[in-house]
Amino acid sequence: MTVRLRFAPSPTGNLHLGTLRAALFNWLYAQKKKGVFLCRIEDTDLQRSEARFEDSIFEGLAWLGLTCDESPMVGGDFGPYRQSERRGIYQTYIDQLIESGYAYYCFATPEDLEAEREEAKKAKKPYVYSGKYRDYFLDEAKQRVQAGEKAVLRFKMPQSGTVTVHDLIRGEVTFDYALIGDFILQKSDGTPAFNFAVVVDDALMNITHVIRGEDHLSNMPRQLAVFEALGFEPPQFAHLPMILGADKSKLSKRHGATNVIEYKEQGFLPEAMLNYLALLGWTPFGGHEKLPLQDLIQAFDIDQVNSSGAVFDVKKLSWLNGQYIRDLSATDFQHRVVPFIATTVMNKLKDLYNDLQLQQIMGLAQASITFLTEMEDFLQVFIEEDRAYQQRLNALGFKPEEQAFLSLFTQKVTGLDAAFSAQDMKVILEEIVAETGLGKGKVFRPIRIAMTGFQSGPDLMQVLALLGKGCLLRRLGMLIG
RNA sequence: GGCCCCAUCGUCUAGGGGUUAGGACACCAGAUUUUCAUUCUGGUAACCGGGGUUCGAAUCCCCGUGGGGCUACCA
Repeated sequence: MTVRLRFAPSPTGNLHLGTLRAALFNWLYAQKKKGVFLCRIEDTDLQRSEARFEDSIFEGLAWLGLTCDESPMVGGDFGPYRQSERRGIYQTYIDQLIESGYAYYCFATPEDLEAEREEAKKAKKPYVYSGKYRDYFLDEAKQRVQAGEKAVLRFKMPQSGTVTVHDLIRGEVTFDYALIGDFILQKSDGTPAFNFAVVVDDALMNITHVIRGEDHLSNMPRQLAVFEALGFEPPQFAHLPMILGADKSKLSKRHGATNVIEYKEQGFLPEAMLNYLALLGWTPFGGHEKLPLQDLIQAFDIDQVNSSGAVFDVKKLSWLNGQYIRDLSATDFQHRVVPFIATTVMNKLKDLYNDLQLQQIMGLAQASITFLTEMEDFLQVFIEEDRAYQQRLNALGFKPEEQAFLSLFTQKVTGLDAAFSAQDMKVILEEIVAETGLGKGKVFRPIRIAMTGFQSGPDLMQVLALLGKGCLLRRLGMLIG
């Protein structure tokens, strides 16, 4: 039997890290089992759902390459894939539940319910909906609804006893029916409520495994009861631990970026994000933590997922990012990095350097940066105009007269071939060290500052060779001149 | 408040009765480098507390404590 996994976000906010992690685990399992991964948009809350959030969700999935076999975008045999477009389907099952006596109309107003809650609070008892319309005559209820009265539909839950549910990650979990109460299947505006819609959809879409956040665990008894009332076979469930902020509370904006696309903008690679997220709550056998997607699929299994919450650590993500940047092929690196380089900068580079030199510059960058966004800073030294260079030099308080060997350096540069190499530069630098008797540091550092205006940066010989004879002599002239 | 879930270095985790409690990130130190970064080597650092069970508990059980989730006409 093919497994069918679903990712069921509600478009009430941008794609969140926790939501994405749920998507990833579903996707990984589907890939591993050569099954189907589908995306269903749970937009039954008309007030909070927005099209732009749905866009955000798909934008994030696309960035990470988590492709959907079925979704509102690509369609599929089990659509529609937006709950807002499935009203007719839900109505069929609502009718069925009314006829079979599992569902009943409830005319309690929000004020009535609030009063019930207050009362329970005063009596220091746990609040459970009273079920006061539970045994109301159906004919009478239908008449009132026909007459235009507002009502919700509630599900008749068992009122006593316990239910034990099985979770792939947590094992057996037992709940007490007396504490659950009759929940809402359909709101008074006719839209289906979550615990009902999700069951109908999972059943009709032939979902075999539901992997979702731990926050859904306590909904299990309700959903299982609906599965049973409707005569559907429930799927298997796995509830993932929550992703937490540094203070161990639920991850939220005050912990930094939670919107997935922000990580793209900050220069993270999707490979690193995927790998890191997979490590949150799960460890592959063997202790290898850096696993590319294909290895992740191979190694993944639901029952190895652990059950305690995990703090999101951007430092480890960053480390992985550096690792994945280094793993890229030279051409792939260039493709990834181009969107992070302003066109003016790019044009300047192309003016100043030939293809081979550009490749060298890119190679230097790839070997050392952690985020793609570091590119702009990294490239500064190669494209700096003389005026900006001089300003920086002044700011550093550089005194050419203290560096007597600069004229020696000028002589040697003058004698260099126009197309000198980093190796050639190394030779003359070492000559200067030998001839002046100064240490390497006493020579290299001042030359770096004098020629680039920076105190640190990529390999000095490479930088000087790339800047070229003309640039060096011009700047030396400005200094000593 | 009630119900449910959870608890090993700062963080992610391995380990599921006998281990010098292992790894990764971070951190610190050293090496490499003219330098930042990268890279390499080494180091510091943990079983929440209390009771049981057992010859023996980080591991099994109970209680506590702490954290989280749910307790909506949100999902």
